[in-house]
Amino acid sequence: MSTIQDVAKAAGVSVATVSRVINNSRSVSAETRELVLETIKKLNYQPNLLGRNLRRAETRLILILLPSISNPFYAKLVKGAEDVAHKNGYNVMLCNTDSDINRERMYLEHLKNRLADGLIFMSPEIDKDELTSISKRFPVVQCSEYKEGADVPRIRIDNMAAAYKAVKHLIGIGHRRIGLISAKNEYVSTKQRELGYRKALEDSGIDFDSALVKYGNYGFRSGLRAGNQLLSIDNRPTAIFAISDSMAIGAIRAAKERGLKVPADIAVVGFDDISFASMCEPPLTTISQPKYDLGCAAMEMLLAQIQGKPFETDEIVLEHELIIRQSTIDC
Amino acid sequence: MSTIQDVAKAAGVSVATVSRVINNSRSVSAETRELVLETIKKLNYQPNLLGRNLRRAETRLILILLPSISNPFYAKLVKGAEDVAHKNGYNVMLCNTDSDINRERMYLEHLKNRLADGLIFMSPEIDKDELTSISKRFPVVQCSEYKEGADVPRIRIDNMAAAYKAVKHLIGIGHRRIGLISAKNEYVSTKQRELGYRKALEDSGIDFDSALVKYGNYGFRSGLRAGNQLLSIDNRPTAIFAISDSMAIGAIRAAKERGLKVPADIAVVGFDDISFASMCEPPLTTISQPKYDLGCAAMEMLLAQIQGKPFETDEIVLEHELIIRQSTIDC
DNA sequence: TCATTTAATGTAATTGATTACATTTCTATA
DNA sequence: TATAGAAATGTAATCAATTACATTAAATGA
Repeated sequence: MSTIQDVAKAAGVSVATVSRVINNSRSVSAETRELVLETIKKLNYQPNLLGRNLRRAETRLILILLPSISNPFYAKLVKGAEDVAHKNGYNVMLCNTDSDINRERMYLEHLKNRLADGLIFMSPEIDKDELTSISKRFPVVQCSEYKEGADVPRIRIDNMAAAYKAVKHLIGIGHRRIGLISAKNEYVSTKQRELGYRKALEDSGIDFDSALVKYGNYGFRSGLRAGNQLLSIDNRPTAIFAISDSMAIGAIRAAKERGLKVPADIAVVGFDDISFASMCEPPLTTISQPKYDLGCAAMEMLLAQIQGKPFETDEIVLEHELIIRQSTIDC
Repeated sequence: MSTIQDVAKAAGVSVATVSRVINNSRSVSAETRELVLETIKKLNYQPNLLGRNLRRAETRLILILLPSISNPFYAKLVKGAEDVAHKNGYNVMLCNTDSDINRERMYLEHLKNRLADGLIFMSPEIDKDELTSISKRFPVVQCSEYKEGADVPRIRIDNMAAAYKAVKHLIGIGHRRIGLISAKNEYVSTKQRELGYRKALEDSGIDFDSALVKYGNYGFRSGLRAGNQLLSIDNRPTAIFAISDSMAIGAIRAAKERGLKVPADIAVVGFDDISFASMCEPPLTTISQPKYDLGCAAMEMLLAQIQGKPFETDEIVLEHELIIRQSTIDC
């Protein structure tokens, strides 16, 4: 494997000149440049960026920590972040944490060890204090999911308002008994969505009934199970709001298996607008997050941090949207 | 940001000693080790791995190039590869190429620039010669999808045999007019699956009919479209084999929209066994690839290359499995 | 007790680049 | 033609670690 020294020797110039050619800095004569470029090609020389990065103290690499790549929700977030990064000459790599705090810490080491310039958390597992302390020393942002109380910039939607809007939609079309499929976890989004559900009921004078709340783990199967639970109680709900699309689709399946018609017998609303939401049967009414824009904004905020620009705000809230499809209104 | 020099000075020892403590090499007295560790903690010191990696000429990082993280097929492949890597003290990062040859090249630069020790292609875009030339100089393997003629180790299933088995299954339950939903691309898997389809027909004395072959792009919508095309021809097929589950699910939707019953009126077989295959209605008969094992095998082969072990074979073929569900046989 | 081995630590070279500073060569102007 | 200024190039320090080799101190054995 040839080094810059080899190239310099072979071309009969100094390493500084070779470096200048590689980096296109001025003050290299056309002939010399030509000669060096030829030598580089001849020797099949590839600069070792460990050397450059060490010297320059930057890597132009950004890490994105994902709880799981199989969750379709993240694809567009990542795309937005990548597009902004590339436009600014940065590369992006994805780290699959599996929601495992140890794997998360492993990847954080790359940041701490100066192997990456910044990091975006899609769903942090470490606690708010650890998060804050990392953020003090390295450029990081939280995107979409976040830890409450952590002093770390974040981009998010208003989950409470979104859930409120979803449930109000159900109330608006005449439903009074509305089931909730939530999740038992510590995510802020979960709590906020539950709050939005309760507030919508309250504002419409509907009493909260804990029998109408079931829990899943965001996946299809857990939604199927929760849906079955909700549909088997006396005085069953006429509508269900699930905090994830996959669980909503599971609930629809539960309804169909019991011979119930969606939306005639039971209306269903999901959350996230994953691509399958428009493909399932019936297509799912859901809350759409501006996924691409969330990703863009997160990367912009991170790059600003890296480039030392003072940022005015450490929280950006983007708009969500209620997408009404046939799972709530038959047309 | 403190360096090893700072720690050495603060602890009153040499940098060599600090390095020895960090790397747990022998010959450091218990007291000195204690003192150094305390100093490290006090200064909040984090080693800069750029220095270490430069000196050691290794990064312990493996790159996996994916055409798209939204494709559910890759999740388990990645998991297998990651598990093997971690067991061997390597980290894994994912690179989203979006099937864009330029983005693929961008990430390949990381390998060439010594920022990673090895790389796994899940679906290479660059041509066989470029691939071969990279493989001569750096550790790489191809997993699942691959380029024919490239001299690069690969792990795969026998796509032709798998397609053959799928179509033979349809023939076995009485079908003679069997549609194919394929894709117009250069992937070996595509060609092999088409070959398997043709061979199954031939072996059963069924003539190939090009009117029964339609094309999509692996996605749900394209399957819906192709399904509609197949179902609208005179003398429509009574069964469809699609080379991806998402297209098969689209075809099922097309059938349902026309009031056809699956499998009574039309049987459908997919390929890949994505998680949604068992959730859709009816659950999909499909070919299951040993995704986790493919990922494991790929990483093992790559690590062997990195560690300079001579490998006996540059092709490993793992077993597939036909999973029969209600989209072909009602039970 | 003295020589020899072993353990603990230090000094300085090394890794592969970039870059501040120095030097040489060329142009253009007085 | 002499000279200032610019352009082209080179020398060597630097980045933050690891590690070969050297040195010192302690332990062991005769």
